[in-house]
Amino acid sequence: MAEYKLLQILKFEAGKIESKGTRVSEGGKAAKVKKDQGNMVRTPSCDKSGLRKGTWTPEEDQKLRAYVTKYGCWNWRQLPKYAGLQRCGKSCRLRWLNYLRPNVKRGNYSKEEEETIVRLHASLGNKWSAIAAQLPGRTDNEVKNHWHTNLNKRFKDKTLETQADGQFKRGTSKEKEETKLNNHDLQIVPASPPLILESSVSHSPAQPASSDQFSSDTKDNNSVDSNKDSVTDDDNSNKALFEAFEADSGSFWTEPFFWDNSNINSSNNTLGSAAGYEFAEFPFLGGEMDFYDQLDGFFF
DNA sequence: AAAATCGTCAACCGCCTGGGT
DNA sequence: GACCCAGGCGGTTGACGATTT
Repeated sequence: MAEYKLLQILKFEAGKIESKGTRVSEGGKAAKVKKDQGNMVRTPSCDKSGLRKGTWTPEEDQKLRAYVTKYGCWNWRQLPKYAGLQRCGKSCRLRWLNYLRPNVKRGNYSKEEEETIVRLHASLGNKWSAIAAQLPGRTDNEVKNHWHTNLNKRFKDKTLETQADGQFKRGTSKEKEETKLNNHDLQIVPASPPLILESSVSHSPAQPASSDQFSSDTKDNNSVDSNKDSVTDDDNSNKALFEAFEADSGSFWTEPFFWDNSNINSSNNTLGSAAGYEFAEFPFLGGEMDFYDQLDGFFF
């Protein structure tokens, strides 16, 4: 339905605009977040230890973004304490990786992306992180969701050997039927390499077992997007920031303090203070200081 | 108009792995 | 080798909007 697609696009664009600070939501989640701000959260709002659960508020997003931007993710479990968040570390990590970090691509999947997902899923199975690693800007969670909500259904049906682009997400029954009949663009490409599952290969979390098996020039994973050449996201505002995050030799996600001082000083001045949050002292170091100068000696 | 059902996706949970001691 | 901890991954849940009945 054209109207529905338009609505989705508008929602997505609105979200992108908001993402400069905080992307509240897309696909009808805005209302939910608004409710959250009024103390209505998804399931229990706090666990036994007083940690918040459920949907993140814009304020929490701001705090997390500002803190990680300024200090990096030196330790996810300790991070919330210093960032002033009533969240568990896992929740922070997930929120950052799936939502807040620069270069996260949201919205509709291109035909190429869907083909990649289908092809890799045929060869790798549910190795969402490995699949996501081949899709710059996409997260494993998002790929997984997209598979379950769109691609899986489309390709499950044997009458749908070939399918069209995945832009259309919802429509009337009639439109869905039309979509079925008209979809001919996507094709399942059988896996050429033999399926090698994770269970058969020991691997480091930073190096998914599958990555060196399905692609010789892929050496990265979902959490570290070091395959810079493949980054084609046209969200330039995010890209610029993302590039600041990417070091020539290191990984932001696994080596928290790789920035050179010039990058750091500028981001330190603009991002941290602009967010307007005062963080607890960084645990390794004492209070106000030329933080990053010390890091060079500390970590390298 | 209201209720029922469906589709979407952010977030949680539990398990696994690797590194350090 | 055993234990602990942190990070990572995949499965699942559940709230909400959209659509259908």
